[in-house]
Amino acid sequence: MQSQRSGSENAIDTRFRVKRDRMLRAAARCFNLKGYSGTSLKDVADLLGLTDAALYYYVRNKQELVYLCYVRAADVGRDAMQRASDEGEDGLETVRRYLRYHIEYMVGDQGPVAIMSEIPSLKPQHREEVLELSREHSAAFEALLERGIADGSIAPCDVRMTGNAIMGSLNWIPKWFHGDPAVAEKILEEFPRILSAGLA
Amino acid sequence: MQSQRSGSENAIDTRFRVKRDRMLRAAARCFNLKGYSGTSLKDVADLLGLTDAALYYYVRNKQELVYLCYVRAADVGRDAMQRASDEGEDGLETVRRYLRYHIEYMVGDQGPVAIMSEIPSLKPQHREEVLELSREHSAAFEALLERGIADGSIAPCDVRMTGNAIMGSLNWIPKWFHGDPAVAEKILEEFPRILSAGLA
DNA sequence: CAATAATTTTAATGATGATTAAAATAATGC
DNA sequence: GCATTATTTTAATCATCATTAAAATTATTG
Repeated sequence: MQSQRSGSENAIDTRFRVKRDRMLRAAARCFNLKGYSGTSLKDVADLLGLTDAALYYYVRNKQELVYLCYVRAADVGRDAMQRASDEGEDGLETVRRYLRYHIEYMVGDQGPVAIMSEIPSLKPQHREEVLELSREHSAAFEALLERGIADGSIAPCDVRMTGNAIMGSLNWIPKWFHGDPAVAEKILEEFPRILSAGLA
Repeated sequence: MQSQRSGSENAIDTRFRVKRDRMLRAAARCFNLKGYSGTSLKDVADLLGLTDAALYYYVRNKQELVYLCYVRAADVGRDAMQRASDEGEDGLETVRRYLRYHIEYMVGDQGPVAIMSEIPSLKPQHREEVLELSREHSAAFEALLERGIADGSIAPCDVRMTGNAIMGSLNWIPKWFHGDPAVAEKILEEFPRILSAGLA
C-alpha cells in the first residue's frame, strides 16, 4: 500500500519514485498526443507493459495522474528558469539559456513534458494550484524580459504579449515533435535563436 | 432530415448553414477550453440553448463535429493567407498581413477558431484530410518565408523551424485568449510585429 | 527457506455520455 | 387555416472507460 509516499528515503521508496516518474512520462506522451480524456488508462499502461489497474498503485485516480504530470511540467520549467538565472550574464542571454534548458528537457531523455492544455479539467483544488504555478512561471519570464530591458540587452516591448508569444511557441513544440532525435537536435539548435531574435 | 446538405441555395439551406456555423463556433469554444473528449455534446448544446440530441440534426456524430471545426479552421487560415498574398508588397510585409488577418479571424467576431490539437482523435479518413490541409498551410507559410528571403525582405533562416515557431505561437493564442475585446485589441496590435520581429 | 511486504492482475461494478427513435413543436408555403 | 416540412425534445439504449476488491505473483529481509 504505497501511493502517498512522502518522507523517508529507502530503496523501495526510490524504486517507487522512479517507476512513477516513468509512468508520468508515459502519461505525458499520451496526453500530448490525444488529450486528457482522449487517452485511456489502458493507453498509458500499454506503454509501460502494465495493466490499467496497476496504475492505481501509483496514483489515486486519473485526475491525479494529470495533476502530477502538470506539476512535473511546472517543475521542469522552473528548474530551467532557475539554472538560466543563476548563470546568465544579461537579460537577453539569460532568456536564451532558459529557452535552451527548457527545450532540452522537453525534447531530451527526460521528456516528454506534458503540455498544460487541459487545466480546466482538473478538480478545483488542483486547478488552482497548477494555475498558480503557471502564473508564477509566466511572471518569472516577464520579469526576465524586464531585466533585459533594464540592462539594455532587450529592446522595450510589451512584456505580457511578448511572453505569451514566446511561451506559446514553446508550449506547442510537443504537438509536432514526436521523438525523432534528429529533429530534437534541430529544434535545440534553432529555437533559442529564433525565439529570441526579435528581442534585441 | 437535413444534415448532409450540399447543393442548391434556398432560404432554408441558408438558415441551416448559419445555424450550423454558429454551432461550430460554440463547439470550437468548448474544444479550445476543455479538449475534444473533455467537452460533452451537452456543453456545446448549452451554449446554444439547445438539447444535446438537437445537435444530431446538424452533424452525424461528435467526430464529424470536430472534423467540421477543423475544416473551418483550415479555411480561415487559407483565407488569411490568400488575402495576404494578394495584397502583400514583399515577403515580410505579406507575412505581417497574413498574421494580422489570421489573428483577426481568431479573436474577432468570426471566432473562435478551433485549435487543431486533437487530429489523432479523428477517424482515419477525416484525419488524413485534415492533416493534408494542415500540411498545405504550413507549406504555404514556408513558401512565403522563402519568397521573403528571395526578395531580401527576410534574412535567410531555417524556414521549417521558423514556420513551426511562428505557427506555434499563433496556435496557442486560443489557449489564453477567452474573448475579452480589450485583450483582442492588444493581441492584434502586438502579435504581428512580435512574431515577425526576428525575420528582417 | 519462510514470512512479510510490494506489485500486479483478474474480474466485477458503475457512471458518464454518445447515440437513436419516436413524439412534439415550430415554421413555411399554399 | 391546412398540410407539409423543418427543428427540437423526451426517453430510452449502448458502449466505453474509470474505478474497486480480492486474489495472485513477485521481491525483500531475516
